[in-house]
Amino acid sequence: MLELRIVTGSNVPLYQQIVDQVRWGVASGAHPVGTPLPSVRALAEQLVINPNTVARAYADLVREGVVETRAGKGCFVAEPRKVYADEERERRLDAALESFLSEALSLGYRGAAIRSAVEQRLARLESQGGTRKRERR
Amino acid sequence: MLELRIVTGSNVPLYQQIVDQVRWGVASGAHPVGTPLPSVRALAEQLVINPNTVARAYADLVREGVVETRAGKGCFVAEPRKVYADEERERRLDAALESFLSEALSLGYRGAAIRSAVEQRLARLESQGGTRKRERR
Amino acid sequence: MLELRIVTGSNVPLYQQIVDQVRWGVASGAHPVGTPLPSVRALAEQLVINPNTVARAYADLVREGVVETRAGKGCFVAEPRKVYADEERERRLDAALESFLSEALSLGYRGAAIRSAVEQRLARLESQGGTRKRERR
Amino acid sequence: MLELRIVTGSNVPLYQQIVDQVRWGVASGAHPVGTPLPSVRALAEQLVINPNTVARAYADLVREGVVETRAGKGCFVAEPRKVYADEERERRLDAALESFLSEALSLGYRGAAIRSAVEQRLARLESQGGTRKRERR
DNA sequence: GTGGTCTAGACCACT
DNA sequence: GTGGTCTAGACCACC
Repeated sequence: MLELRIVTGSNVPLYQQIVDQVRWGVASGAHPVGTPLPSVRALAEQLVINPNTVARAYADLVREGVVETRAGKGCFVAEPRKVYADEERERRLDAALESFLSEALSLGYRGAAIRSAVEQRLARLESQGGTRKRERR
Repeated sequence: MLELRIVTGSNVPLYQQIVDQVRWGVASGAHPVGTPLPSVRALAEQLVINPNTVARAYADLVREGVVETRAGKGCFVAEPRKVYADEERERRLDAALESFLSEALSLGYRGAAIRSAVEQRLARLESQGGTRKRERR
Repeated sequence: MLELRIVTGSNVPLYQQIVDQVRWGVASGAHPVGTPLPSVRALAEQLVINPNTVARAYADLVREGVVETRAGKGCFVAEPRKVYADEERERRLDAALESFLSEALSLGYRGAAIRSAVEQRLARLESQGGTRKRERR
Repeated sequence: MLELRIVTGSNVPLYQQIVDQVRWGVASGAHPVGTPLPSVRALAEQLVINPNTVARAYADLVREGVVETRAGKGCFVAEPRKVYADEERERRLDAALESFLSEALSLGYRGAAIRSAVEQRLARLESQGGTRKRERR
């Protein structure tokens, strides 16, 4: 079952956290095609946030093709599909990476410390989301 | 000389893009202490944005100790110094990492790809010796 | 509730006056953690100044860790935390002291009068116990 | 003879530093009525700053009545006179003091540390400027 | 509703 | 010339 956790004090929007976690869980193979997502109201209640916020997250996931809604049934993990062109993805990743590294370097962190911080975070994400792979079409 | 580029219509604020690029240039050793930044008005004209936006970016850089302003003279790369307490540095690194990972995940990257991107960038940086050039006292 | 007053036409910037007063209220223990600040628009209207000016003051308070914003909710007095490194704290204390003394000297005050003014204020503050109420962890 | 020192990295304007030091020297009695000030060009050369800056400082001092110029001779310490009404002076001192204390408290400094910082600064100023008193009319 | 960003254009302080 | 402050009013993101 999809287990989601959110952090209210973060600078990452709540809906974004939901989107990221679902996406991660799906991409890592923990949730095969057809897995049902919790209902908007159930998840909102569980996370103690506004249902609108959950609805928006789900809408984003639908728009991206990660999940699909079946009328009167709920949301389910969808067949995978591509969104961005490869160059665009790469360019955006590079920009984000440079922004992160500039902050880290400016704070005085060096290679080893940065590597270890990234490693720890990724490890945590992976332990949450599962490990099996799922290729994109 | 400092060369800056920005992308309008991105989800990252204009002033933040300026901050990131200056920080990157300074941290990577491309701009030694004392290097003058373009004047607020000149940069605004060059980037075709409002001078206020540039001024805000510069103000942020001053606050972080990356740059210093001399009244009536202009902005210059500052002597590196430790501004934030250790806990605050960690907090900021975490926040930056979170933003980066969130963006990477949104783009569909997973653990291995992210690791390799980070690794490549760091290796490139270290081979330039950039990270050694600006030790804090 | 937070009551703020400003003086236009002073040599001290409006946003700085707001920052000072909020900081004072928080540091003196008058506003415990979690106290909501007036909304940007409400305060701007009350003080008859531009919302941008209030927003800037609030942004500064966030950066200093005095206040935190919850997206779509508002600004609240934050859990105290150590933001700056020791050297930076000293630097800032020195700068603030310099500004204060410069103003006092400009007004014609000399050593004895300045000492007594500082002493009176501190004594008043301590008798209220305000300085004890907000220990940093 | 009037000895002046300035700090270029400070947030206090250069002309203000000159004004403050002269005022302090005069108020503390180190420089009796009639003491000559260095010429604008001489002082500018000595401090390695723009003559305009010195000229502005002298103009301010003249306007305030601390010094007076005698055509073709130069600047001299003048007979003392009052500038602000007492309540106005007190109000301004109070505002400046509150601003300083709010910053200090916010940085985590407490009574003892603040007192000692103020004391050190004042002692330094007094050792520079002399100690004899001079009453205002 | 909340705060955050950006623009346009003005005025001031400093050198 | 430089940067710093303030206003007016717009648009967006979040809840």
